[in-house]
Amino acid sequence: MTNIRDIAKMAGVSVTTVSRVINNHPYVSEEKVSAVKAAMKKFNYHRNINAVHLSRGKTHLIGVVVPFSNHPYFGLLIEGIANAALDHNYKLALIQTNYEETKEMEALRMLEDKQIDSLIICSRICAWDVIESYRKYGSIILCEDSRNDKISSTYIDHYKTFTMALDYLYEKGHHQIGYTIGRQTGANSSQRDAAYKDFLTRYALRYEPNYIFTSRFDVEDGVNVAEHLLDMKNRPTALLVTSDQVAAGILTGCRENGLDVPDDIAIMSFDNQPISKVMHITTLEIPFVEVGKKLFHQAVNGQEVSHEEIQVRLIERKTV
Amino acid sequence: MTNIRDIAKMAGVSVTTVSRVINNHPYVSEEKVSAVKAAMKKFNYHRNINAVHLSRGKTHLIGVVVPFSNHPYFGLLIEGIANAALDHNYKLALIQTNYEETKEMEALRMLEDKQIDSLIICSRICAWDVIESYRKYGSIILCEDSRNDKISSTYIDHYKTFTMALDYLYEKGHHQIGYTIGRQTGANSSQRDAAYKDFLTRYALRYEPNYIFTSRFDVEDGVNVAEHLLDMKNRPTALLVTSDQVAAGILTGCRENGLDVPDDIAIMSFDNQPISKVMHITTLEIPFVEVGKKLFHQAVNGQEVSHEEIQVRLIERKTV
DNA sequence: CTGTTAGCGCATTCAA
DNA sequence: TTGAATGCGCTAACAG
Repeated sequence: MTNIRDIAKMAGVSVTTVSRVINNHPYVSEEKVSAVKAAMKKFNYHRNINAVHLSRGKTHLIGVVVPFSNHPYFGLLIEGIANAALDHNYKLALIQTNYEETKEMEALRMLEDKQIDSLIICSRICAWDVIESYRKYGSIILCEDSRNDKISSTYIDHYKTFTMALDYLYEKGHHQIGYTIGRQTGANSSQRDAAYKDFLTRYALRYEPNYIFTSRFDVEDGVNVAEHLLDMKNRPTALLVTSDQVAAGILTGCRENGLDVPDDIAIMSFDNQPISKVMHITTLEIPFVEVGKKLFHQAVNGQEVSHEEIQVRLIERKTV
Repeated sequence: MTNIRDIAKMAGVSVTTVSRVINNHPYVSEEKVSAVKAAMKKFNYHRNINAVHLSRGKTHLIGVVVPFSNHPYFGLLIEGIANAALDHNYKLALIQTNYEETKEMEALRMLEDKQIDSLIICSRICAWDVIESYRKYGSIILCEDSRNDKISSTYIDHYKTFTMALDYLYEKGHHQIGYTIGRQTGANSSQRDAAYKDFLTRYALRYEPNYIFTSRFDVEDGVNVAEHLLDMKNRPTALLVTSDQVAAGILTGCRENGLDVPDDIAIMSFDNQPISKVMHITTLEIPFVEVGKKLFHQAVNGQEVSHEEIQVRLIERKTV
């Protein structure tokens, strides 16, 4: 491995000068620049990034925490961040937690160890104060509504969005509305649950515990919901579904069992993934590319705390 | 930032001793160990990983190259690798190329710069010899059949698999078989195409160019295939589809347009993702977790070249 | 069992 | 414009 010193020697200059041309500093004479460049080319020189990192105290690596990578929601988020990162010559360190808190702690520790410059947490498990205590090591960005806190975020106002969706369904004549969700803990879920309960109160509707389906992540979970629906004596007339995948499953399950959508049950979902278009599912579009881009920029800008709200757009199709 | 020297001083020992306890080396007296640990705790010491990397010349970072992250095939691959990596305390650097060769080159360069220890390329664009010329900087693992080459791989024998699938369809009475594929360049695609052509030759079947649908990645592409099918005068009776997503789209499209599956057209797909189960699509299961695990271990073991073949399993459902 | 010392490869004062 | 010298924080060979 030829290093900067070798190049300096070969080019007949000092290491400083080599460093200067590597980093495009001014005040280097033409001749030296070309001498150095020639030597670098001749020896196929490449600087050791780790040495640079150590010396500079920065890595240009951004950690991204997700529970899993194969879920469309997180896949898209990763995609968005990855695109922004690559454009700006940053690298991504993917940290998959499977929703284990220890893994998330590891990510935090990577920040502390200076292995990454900043951390984007797409789905948080750790407590607020834990995360906050790590902020001094680098910027931490969350993907949940943290307007009231000192941690930056790019978020969707799930309370507002859920309320809007519920009102929409109500106006379409639905008074028995249920919803499905993934993780039932977590900030986003709480917001949604609050919106749901407030909605019921506002219209003096009864709270039916079995109208809420938790732990629904995938198509199969959706089919399962459809099967549940069949057995219910007092079925909801509409369902708010927090993922197109699940919605696709519900739709498929309903069709197989003779439940008509939207006549027997209306479905409104989230994400606007290709599957929802193909199956004509009414959905709320989340602009993932934009989300990813904002998350990235917040991560890079570092210092100041900022909160970016993302707007969701209703896409009317045929399931409501 | 307290460093190893501070700790040594506080604990009244040498830096070496501190380094030893950090790395769990033997031959350190109980008392010194606890003295050091106390000091580390007291000052909330954390070693600077970059310094470790520089000193050791290794990063414990594995690069993973994918064209996109949100596609189930790559998502699952990432998932599998990420799980194996986290179990072994390795980190992943995700490099998303969008199928741009320059991005893949960047990944190769990261290897050269020692920013990553090894590289897993899930879908290759660069030429063989280019990749091979980077092998000296660290192990490079491919996700395609490279048995004849000096680069390690975990692969599916797509020639064999495609042949098997085609034979299966033939035995079920299908003599007009088409197929859909994603990228039409690339090693895996060539293998499949070769298998397809040999199959036709073997049974003296005519080659119909319009039985082959390229650039099909997603559900929407599948719907599009279904629409094409409608217009064909001489429709194939069966389709081999290289992704469950596309198959789901085709199935949906066919149903909407009154084409019966499997009576009018049989569908056999790849992956065995949840969507295929839900829609009862006959498919060829790829054990992604296993693939990810093998890729990871090859990446870590480094030195010697190895080739791991992955077996695919036929799952009979209702679309053939 | 323990400590001294010499790197690892580069960036960056500081002085010239 | 240039270069000598110092430091980033840690590991490991070597000596004791």
